[in-house]
Amino acid sequence: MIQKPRGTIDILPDSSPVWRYIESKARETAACFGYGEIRFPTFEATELFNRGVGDTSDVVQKEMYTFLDRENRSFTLRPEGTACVARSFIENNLYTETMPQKLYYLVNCFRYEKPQAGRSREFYQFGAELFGSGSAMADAEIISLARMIILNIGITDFSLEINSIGCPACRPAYHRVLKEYFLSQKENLCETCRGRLETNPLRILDCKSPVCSKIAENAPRSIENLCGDCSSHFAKLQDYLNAMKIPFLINTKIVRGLDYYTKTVFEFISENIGAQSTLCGGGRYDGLIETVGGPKIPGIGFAMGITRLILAYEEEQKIKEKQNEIKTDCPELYIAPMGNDAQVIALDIIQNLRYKNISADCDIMGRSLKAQMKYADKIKASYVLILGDNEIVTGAAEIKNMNTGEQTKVYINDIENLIKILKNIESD
RNA sequence: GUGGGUAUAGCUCAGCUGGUUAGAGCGCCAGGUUGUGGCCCUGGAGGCCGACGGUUCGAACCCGUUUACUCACCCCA
Repeated sequence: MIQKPRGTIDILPDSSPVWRYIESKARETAACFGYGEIRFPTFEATELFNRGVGDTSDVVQKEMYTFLDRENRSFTLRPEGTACVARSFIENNLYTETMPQKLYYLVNCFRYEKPQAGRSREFYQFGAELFGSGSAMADAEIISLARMIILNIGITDFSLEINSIGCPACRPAYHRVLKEYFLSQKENLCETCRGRLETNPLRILDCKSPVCSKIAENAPRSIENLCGDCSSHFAKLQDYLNAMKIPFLINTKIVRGLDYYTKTVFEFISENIGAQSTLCGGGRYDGLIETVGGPKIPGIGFAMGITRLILAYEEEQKIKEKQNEIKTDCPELYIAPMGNDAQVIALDIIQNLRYKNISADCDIMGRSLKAQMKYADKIKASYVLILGDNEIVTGAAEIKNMNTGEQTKVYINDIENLIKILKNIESD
């Protein structure tokens, strides 16, 4: 048997309604905030991610699906969306349009990782990007959008953590201070962290090993080593969030793994979805557009993992013992024909209903009436119309309401009346 | 890339210290008389016990290897 690749999923009709639900809530909310949808290629030049996401990031170093095409050009399946949007933003000259530019996307992404709860090799994310404003108001808006999406979905058990990791002006100095501190404790650090001393000391702050995290507790904090600009930006953001009554915590350990982040970084976290607890991650990237070959334009955005949102949503429904109100696709009418003549008439009726965009179905298995009733019940048809020889002779048939069990007579030629019954409209 | 757990019917799982025709519940299909679903009853289909190799008279069960799934680390959404 040929199996699907590791870390990918099939979404079957049973579960696709919850996907559509989550996706449509995200789309609606983004539209409400004035964001327009952008779509872009599934693969891009590898160079885009090397420069945009950053050579030193784990994503680029060991997680990309990179391949050569027939002309030996190197392409990569997108591991994230922001670099792609940045490329499209530049290539389509969106920077010549009025600012800000507000975009959202809903795409699948690919990273070569070992799958676990809340993480797969092909995953789906919803993201939003706001270009053109360096103001902390933009930060507040994008955070507010992310939060509103999560709330609109119906997830309430989550928290927002924010941090500032500085800008090219103040980060080098902070890195030096940080490195000095960790150097003094070098012998106690774990093996990987000793390596990080040289490559990226920021990462040590995020280390989960008990020893390292204890050492990290007393490490100099980025927010205490910000330049004047970054510092006031961070203060303003907090003012705006407070004004919007958006609760948050400052977590000085948030270090995003994508190299393009500057100043504000944030995460929305859920405790209900396993170890991969980040529902949404994002931050400001004032240098990104320039890095990938565009003009100097600031930006901020976030991405949220669809499967993690689904996990959090379903977990919360379970905890609160709520019946979720997501509609499944079931037919309004099922016709149970008996005999050849009835089948022909049944086909005609469902065809007419379908022309009017009313979901209708009939037996194509040649089953007995009883089996057809069972089937109609299983697919949750709202009504069943029974058609046999008697009905063809008299032109009148019984239509059964499957919820109440009630049966009424209808004329099989009177489609309009049939529709009225299906739609629960009083007929005169 | 590193570590832990698990692999028996479509699904959830039994299978006693290795002993011959491998089980249950759910699901699926068909019936319970003459044209009516949900409950109940009866019957049926469906498994080389993840794969390969070894020990043994004999392996779903013991040993080795491998693959997949899963959880965690790393990292991230």
